[in-house]
Amino acid sequence: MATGRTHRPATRSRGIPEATVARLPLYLRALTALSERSVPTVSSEELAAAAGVNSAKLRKDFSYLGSYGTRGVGYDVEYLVYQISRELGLTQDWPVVIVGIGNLGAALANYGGFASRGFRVAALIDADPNMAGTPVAGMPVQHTDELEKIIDDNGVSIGVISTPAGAAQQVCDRLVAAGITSILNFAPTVLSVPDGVDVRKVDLSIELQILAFHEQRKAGEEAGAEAVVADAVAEAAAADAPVAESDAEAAAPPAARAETTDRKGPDGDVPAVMPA
Amino acid sequence: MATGRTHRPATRSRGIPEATVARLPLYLRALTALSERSVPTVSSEELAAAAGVNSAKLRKDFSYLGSYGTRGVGYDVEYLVYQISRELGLTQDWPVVIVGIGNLGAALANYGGFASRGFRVAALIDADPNMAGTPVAGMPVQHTDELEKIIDDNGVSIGVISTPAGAAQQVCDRLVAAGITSILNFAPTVLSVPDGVDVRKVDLSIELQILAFHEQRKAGEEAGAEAVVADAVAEAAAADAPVAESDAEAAAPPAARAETTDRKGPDGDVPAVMPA
DNA sequence: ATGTCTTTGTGAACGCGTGCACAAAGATGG
DNA sequence: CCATCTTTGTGCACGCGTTCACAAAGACAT
Repeated sequence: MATGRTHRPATRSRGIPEATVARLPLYLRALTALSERSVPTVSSEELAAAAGVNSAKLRKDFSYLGSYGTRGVGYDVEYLVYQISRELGLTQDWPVVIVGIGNLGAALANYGGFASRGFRVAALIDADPNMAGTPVAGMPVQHTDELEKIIDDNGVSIGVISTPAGAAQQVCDRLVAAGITSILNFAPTVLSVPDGVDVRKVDLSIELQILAFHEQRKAGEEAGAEAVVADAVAEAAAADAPVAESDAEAAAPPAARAETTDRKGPDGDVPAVMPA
Repeated sequence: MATGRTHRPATRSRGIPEATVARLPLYLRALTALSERSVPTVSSEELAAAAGVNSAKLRKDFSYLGSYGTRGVGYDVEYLVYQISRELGLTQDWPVVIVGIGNLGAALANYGGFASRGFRVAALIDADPNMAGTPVAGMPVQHTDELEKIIDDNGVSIGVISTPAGAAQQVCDRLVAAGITSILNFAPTVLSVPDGVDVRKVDLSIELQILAFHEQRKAGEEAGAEAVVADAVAEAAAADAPVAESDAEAAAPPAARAETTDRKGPDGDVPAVMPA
């Protein structure tokens, strides 16, 4: 997932909790599906199931928006679609620019989920001069030189960065200087932006790494207690019950890990040696 | 974000908070960058800045892994890279399959961030027979018929779904039946899986919708008070003034709206105080 | 050794999000 | 109109995550 940085520390956006805001698009998606099937009303239980959340949570979320339901009946689908759309600001058109038209940028340009939610791709921008003019998703790629003009002419306030990591901050700075106040960042870098600019990030490899963590844990549990770790140190240290509340092998002091580090990291990094 | 898995704090299994796990890849990324610059040690303050988090949070996160720092000095970069990699399960190779080789699937296949973290794309799978054999990212696309065999032969436990929404659940079921226990879902649908299977989802349009919400809020605030940032004012006024949120009822309310004309939480109110 | 300085590791307080459980509100039927 | 039934809206309690603040631990200089 992505976590928006650059918020005021303890300010709730107009009283709607951030966690609720993050779920509104989920509800909207489920409601749109119901709407297409011409379902007139839906109970909190049904809608919650369709959105993959708890029904109590859904009702509480909706309570922040107002009382849009009818007790004993449920929620009017069309009306709720409209209310959530309005709350999310989707009743207006949002022009966006995509900067960095590589594989991912091109995929984003072709992604149908944007247009169907009121996001209009105003321009595709890339730093490669050879790419200028090349049609991607039926739209010619424009050079970075045009960035400021494009943003100004189209009144763009949302930018998508899908450049390599090295170029992301520079692109970000130019976008912000040109008036962009919301950024969706696909580059694996932490962007620093001034106050008032929102950044949300999507890092594909981070999601996989989180899955890998749980996958490893599942494999370890299934295999039994300690075999998987293959650390003789762990078992030995487990006997003397260290004071730390963390696990046994964690008690192995940094200076003493020589035997356990014969494994090579995925990035080609050499296992660490702690200076004494 | 993932499935609402309820895991018991039971036994003495190492209880690393989910929130911490989600940040470990962030730290790892920052540490890898430091490692490439041959930086020997970092303080929690420096590393936290590089990762875009609070230093106290970082220290607490690391405390769940063990005591890997040296007081008065900081953390050994190489050693920490190894420890976090191990914790995340990245010291082993994770074969993954990508199902649905459209624009997004192809972009994922070409994404370098996977391989550099120990994720090896074992196969690209698509339901379109015409696409079978077509090379994508230097690898021939295979037909869905081969799905079970591919997963079995390669010992794949992580699957990526980048199919259209309509096919996602079906693909998911086949993946799970074939032995997949972790799924990264890019399709805009709620997947239902049995216990023991982890699902994380990435929805590109959801992120944009969340940005739109905050963007709308910023525009509204700005119109009510004087410009705080003073950048977007000209642009907002020049284009079409997206300030229109005060007269929602008159706009275009779909049919079947109730007569609940009472103003509750929604807009219309000028923000009261804004703690700096 | 002793003292000073830096930085970690963590106890504790706080705030947010979640889920339970139930009263209120409206629909429906007699 | 009254009774019953369904479903919403929400007060409340609980647990997790975040942050503060400081003692403990080690480095380093004298």
